[in-house]
Amino acid sequence: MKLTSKGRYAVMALADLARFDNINPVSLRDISLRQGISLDYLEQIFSKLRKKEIVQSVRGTQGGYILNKKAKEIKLTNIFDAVDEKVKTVQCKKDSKKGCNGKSTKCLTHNLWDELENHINNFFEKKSLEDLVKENTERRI
Amino acid sequence: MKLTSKGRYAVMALADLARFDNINPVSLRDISLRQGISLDYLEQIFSKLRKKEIVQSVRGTQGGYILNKKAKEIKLTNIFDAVDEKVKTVQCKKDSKKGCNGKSTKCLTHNLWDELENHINNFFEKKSLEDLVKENTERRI
DNA sequence: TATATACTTGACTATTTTAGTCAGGTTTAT
DNA sequence: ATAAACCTGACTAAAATAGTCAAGTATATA
Ligand code: FES
Ligand code: FES
Repeated sequence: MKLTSKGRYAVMALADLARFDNINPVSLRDISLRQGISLDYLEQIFSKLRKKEIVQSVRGTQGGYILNKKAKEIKLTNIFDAVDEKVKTVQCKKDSKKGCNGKSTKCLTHNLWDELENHINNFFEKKSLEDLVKENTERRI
Repeated sequence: MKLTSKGRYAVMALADLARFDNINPVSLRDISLRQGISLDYLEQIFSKLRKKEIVQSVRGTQGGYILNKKAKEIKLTNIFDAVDEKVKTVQCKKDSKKGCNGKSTKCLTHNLWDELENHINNFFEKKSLEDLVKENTERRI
């Protein structure tokens, strides 16, 4: 089970964004340099974040992105959802009544994986961008 | 983040094994048929489980595998560890002082991913094969 | 108004990982 | 003897990931 770069980068970039006030836009170029993430890749990621209204774009010179909500209201769930980083533990289709490998019933472990998925998603629902920024500024003091 | 088939299959197969007493070996062929998992793939998986002493093999006709410990003592952690299904949330080398993307310090989100990794591993450390079997027999009643 | 900065989009590609397959063994109960 | 079942290593197809690349459009500012 591993976290993909896309998900990690999305959160890294937003954490970077969240450190600034929500007035002056931050350019992807700056984030790219500070966080060491490819600019082109960041653009893909922010395109998705914008469509899900997590960030707002400001075009033109001095443009960039700003958060579209308060950092407190942006949970990891929202971020991961926006960039299609999803937790997937079962093999079967979730809503179907069939099990994995085309079986007619759910397998012995199906319930376990469901529990696991919930366990992980709980974490993502609790954590907000604000938590992340706070933790970091505190550590710096 | 997704669970790989190897990990899922390992647990499925052991759950199947655990339903029987620990005296008569269960052949991989049977598990393969019951669980719909390729026999050749199962053999790879059980080779690793045997090396980590989670199962014992009985060769020859009527042979197969039996659990090497009590179901209660086999945690998901042990199983995943045996088949190299590991939780990996950070990009940087864990012990190194360098951050991800070769940076000289840990990134803004490093701590968060560490927490996440612990959160997930906690789940694996708590759950045993016994829990899994119990849950299933109970549901059948 | 010219220009540079920075967002926007879609297609393309290399790399890595996963999920197996395949071919050849060895052991042992019957 | 023979068939069932374990054992091993090498190989491979497919999928997912992690990008790159190219060709735009919008706008602040000099
Ligand atoms: S994971 Fe849902 S049936 Fe096996
Ligand atoms: S994940 Fe460890 S430094 Fe970024």
